Amino acid sequence: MPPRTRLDGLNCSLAQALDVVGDWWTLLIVRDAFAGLSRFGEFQASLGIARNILADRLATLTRQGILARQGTAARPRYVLTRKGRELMPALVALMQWGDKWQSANRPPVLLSTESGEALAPVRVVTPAGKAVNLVRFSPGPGANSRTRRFFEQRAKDRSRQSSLP
Amino acid sequence: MPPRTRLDGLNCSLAQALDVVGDWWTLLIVRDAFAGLSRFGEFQASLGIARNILADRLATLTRQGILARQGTAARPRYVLTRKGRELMPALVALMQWGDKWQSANRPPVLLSTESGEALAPVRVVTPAGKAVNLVRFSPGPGANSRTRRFFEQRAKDRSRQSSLP
DNA sequence: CTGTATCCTTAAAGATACTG
DNA sequence: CAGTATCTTTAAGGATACAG
Repeated sequence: MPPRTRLDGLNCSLAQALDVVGDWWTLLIVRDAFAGLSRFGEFQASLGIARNILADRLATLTRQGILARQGTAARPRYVLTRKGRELMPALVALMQWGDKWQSANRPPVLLSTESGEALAPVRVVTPAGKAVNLVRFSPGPGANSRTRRFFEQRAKDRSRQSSLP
Repeated sequence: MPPRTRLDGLNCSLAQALDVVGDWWTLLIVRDAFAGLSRFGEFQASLGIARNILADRLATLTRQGILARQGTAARPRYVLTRKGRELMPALVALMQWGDKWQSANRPPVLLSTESGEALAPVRVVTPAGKAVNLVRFSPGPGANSRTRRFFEQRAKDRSRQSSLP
């Protein structure tokens, strides 16, 4: 597999997020961390992942500040940092989507740890609380020329033809 | 790369979601579809992806019912279906996370298409609207024995030691 | 128990030429 | 313009033995 193309050209927060958690194992490790796993061996047993791969992912996640090593160096625990815990909405949204659209067998249920209540479907809203059903993108303050051209082109396309479904 | 281990054993909606949209390109294609791209060539130019890979991903996304082919067979448009549009919360949550924690340069801004307003941070709440900051998992009605054992073990661990951060 | 270090395999990604 | 068909590359992933 040739080195995968980096999307540095288009500054997109999604690409940057995927750069860290976009690989198949990483989000599953984070999920297990939410479930309370913290030991190397626990992740290994839970995921059936090869040891070297797991070691690599844990190191990356630690370096990225998503997990933190605690306890002795010889037998550390990996626990979620704030940055890691803030992946929760994305994780839950993905799980709910998979649950709704992909699940053949009934998967585990998500509950609030604090209250034990079920979770509502994750929604996107404006600051005022109005539901948002469709989003568009605007070039940010630091958009580079490539990004700007991209959006200008998009605007032209849109005015010429019918818009999204 | 040996066939990656399938997590069929543990029925998890996250794993099932990642099975479909968990690869690096797929979510970026979906993002572009939200941005209004629909042509093969548009995706290709936007992402710099190889043609055969793009063709493969578009076919998979279409087969999965996330994109639908419209227009002539010779020059189709790929547009998001309902299933695809419902990836929005997950996509937005990921982008917001990347924006907050990973973005060096200021990325594009997300706006409501309907009202043009900015988006609030995606939050997880209970049906009553109470904020949820930490989640735990419960075996679903269809949990298999492996899954059940997993949760029983977790419960024991939790009672023995201090819980998550 | 938590890793490293090796070796091996292969499937995934790229490049490119070609077709309808 | 929208793919398909090849060919090649290579790095990601697995297995496993070994070390602290």
